[in-house]
Amino acid sequence: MASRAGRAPGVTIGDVATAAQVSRSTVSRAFTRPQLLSQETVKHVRAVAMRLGYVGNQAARALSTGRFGNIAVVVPDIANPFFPPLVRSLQLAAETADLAVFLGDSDESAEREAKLIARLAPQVEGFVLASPRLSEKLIRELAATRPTVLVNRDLDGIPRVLIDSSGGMTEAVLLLKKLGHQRLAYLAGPRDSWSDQQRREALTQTSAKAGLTVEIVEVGRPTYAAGRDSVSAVVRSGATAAIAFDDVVSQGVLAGLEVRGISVPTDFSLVGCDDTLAALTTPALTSVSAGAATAGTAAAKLLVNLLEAVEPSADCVTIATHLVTRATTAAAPKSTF
Amino acid sequence: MASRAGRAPGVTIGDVATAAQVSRSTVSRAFTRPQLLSQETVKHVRAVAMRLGYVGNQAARALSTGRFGNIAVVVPDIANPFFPPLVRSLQLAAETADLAVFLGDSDESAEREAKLIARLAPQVEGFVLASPRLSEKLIRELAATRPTVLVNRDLDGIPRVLIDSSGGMTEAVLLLKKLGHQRLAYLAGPRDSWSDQQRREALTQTSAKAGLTVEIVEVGRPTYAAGRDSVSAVVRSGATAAIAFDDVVSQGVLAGLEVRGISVPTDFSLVGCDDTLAALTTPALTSVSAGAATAGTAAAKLLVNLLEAVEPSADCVTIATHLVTRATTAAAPKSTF
DNA sequence: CTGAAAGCGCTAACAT
DNA sequence: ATGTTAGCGCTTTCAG
Repeated sequence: MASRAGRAPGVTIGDVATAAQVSRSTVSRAFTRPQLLSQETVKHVRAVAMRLGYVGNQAARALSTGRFGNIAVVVPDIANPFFPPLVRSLQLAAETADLAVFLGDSDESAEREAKLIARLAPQVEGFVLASPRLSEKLIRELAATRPTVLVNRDLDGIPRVLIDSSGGMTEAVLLLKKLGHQRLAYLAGPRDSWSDQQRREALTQTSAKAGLTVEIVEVGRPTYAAGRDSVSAVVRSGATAAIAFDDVVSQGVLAGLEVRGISVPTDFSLVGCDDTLAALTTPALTSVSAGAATAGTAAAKLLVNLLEAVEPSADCVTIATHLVTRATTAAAPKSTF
Repeated sequence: MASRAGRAPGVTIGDVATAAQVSRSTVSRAFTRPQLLSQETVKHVRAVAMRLGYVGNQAARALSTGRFGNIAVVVPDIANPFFPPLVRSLQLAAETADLAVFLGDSDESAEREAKLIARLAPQVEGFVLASPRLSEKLIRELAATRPTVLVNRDLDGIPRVLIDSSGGMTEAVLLLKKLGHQRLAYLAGPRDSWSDQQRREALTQTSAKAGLTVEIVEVGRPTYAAGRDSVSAVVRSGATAAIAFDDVVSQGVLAGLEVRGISVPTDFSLVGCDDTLAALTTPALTSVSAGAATAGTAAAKLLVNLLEAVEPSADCVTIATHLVTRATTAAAPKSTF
């Protein structure tokens, strides 16, 4: 009741109303719909509110309006360098729309993702799910309840931003072919990752068309260590060039190759994806660009539209990729090792 | 009123009460204070709630109790690789205490940091400020209002977790001396960064004691480009080894050195800080470990204590660092270039 | 052990 | 243009 412990200290709308000699509704309106009030009243109320240090109580507002002013972004692993720029630009864009953002890290687990979403759902207006590991069914259920935008997951009818790696992938394969490589390895990412499926497909199709052989090496969770440890399989395959699911794996491969005395790009060509680490590294990695930041902004815009607009806006934004050629690709060695 | 638009759909406590044939208070108690109820009732109510998919409405709870179940972590730049592991472990730990976490990215600006905090304050129970750029005054004001934990900022009386780089720094200097270097360069970070001040001090003191000269090169915002562009100054200084404010800068330096044909570690030794990229890179960087993840967990614990405990707990947690020697340090070249 | 009822701070119909 | 009033969904005293 009135005297409950733990209540955050704060000036209420009632205090302001009393001090300003107006009703509480007037104070409320002075902030939410000033058009309904006379200029004077608005100015007066606001001045008093300011003097008292009044800050609206979000919880109460939310309870009354059903709008929270919060959104949530959930990612499988914020420590994966692909996501920070995404989250960053998303939060910046959200700020413009005066939305605060919750961050959820699902630790690559569909189950934990579901829990996070359930926990967050009652206090957010919408979700951005980046590379969700959740089942299609669950995602659709969520999207039916709350405005939801997907990143790198292609579910028809649900607003989504897709980074289309096929452009960059195709360029990569073509470049490798031109350099004289004939046998490629692909260090594949997690099975339930849409990005991986897409990359796999673009890669195999282009290779087939170009008459190249491609060996698929499963690395599982895309980590540095996994990449490094996959090198033996790559070498065994007889490939002279490799494309990795992402730059982290690519770095691992670089390390594994070096240990074996195989030098890049002299003996072996290497291409990464996402361009997250690629430019920050010596030697600089050839990589397929990804524009995670662009995706973040796009996702935020999509969600804001979803929240504000009556009309559903564009429901799928595609971001193209291209190959960024740097130090790790060169002509195929004359012979295999 | 009842039929307001935009209200989020959801099962309320009333629905559960009706379905379970008990009062709303009972449902409430079944979740918040089950000791007060009979085992059976609790089980029954919970089962019904689960079946209906009931999730407590945080806003309403908050309104009633003054507790939000949310905390906020604000960082200067989530894209800086130091922070993701910190945020990640923090969010994991928060989850254990059933706290949801807001993420704020201040973009290295004290002003934006203040705005974020003001925006978030009315709906969080506490803050974790990681490497805050805010003035001491403002931080103290905040800490007086809301439980606040600092990371890498040393303000007496405010709970904080400090990563003490001096250990690793000292080791680095000593190693470089042992390798025969006599003139070091320090690529310094942002002035208002506590970490930088601390590193600067440890470095200059140890160097003085060890009889080494150290040239300080200001790089400003710690980025790859800034590091690369600082190389000319480093070379001019006549140093044969450099310690960089962090690994990102260190990578930049590596690139700049390479461009000039100076090879690491043959001609030049290089040490980074934070060990964020260092292990993921070829060549692997010697770096001062930082344990951002540990810091995140510690900060979360500190904050949870602050929220729950009556007694203030330990108010400062220090995390030690050490040098991780990898490929980029070696004996000093015979002569300067 | 359980129910009834008041009220958290705010907004939005409905008056005036 | 402003005041009155009825809740939003939940917790918690107070009765029983």
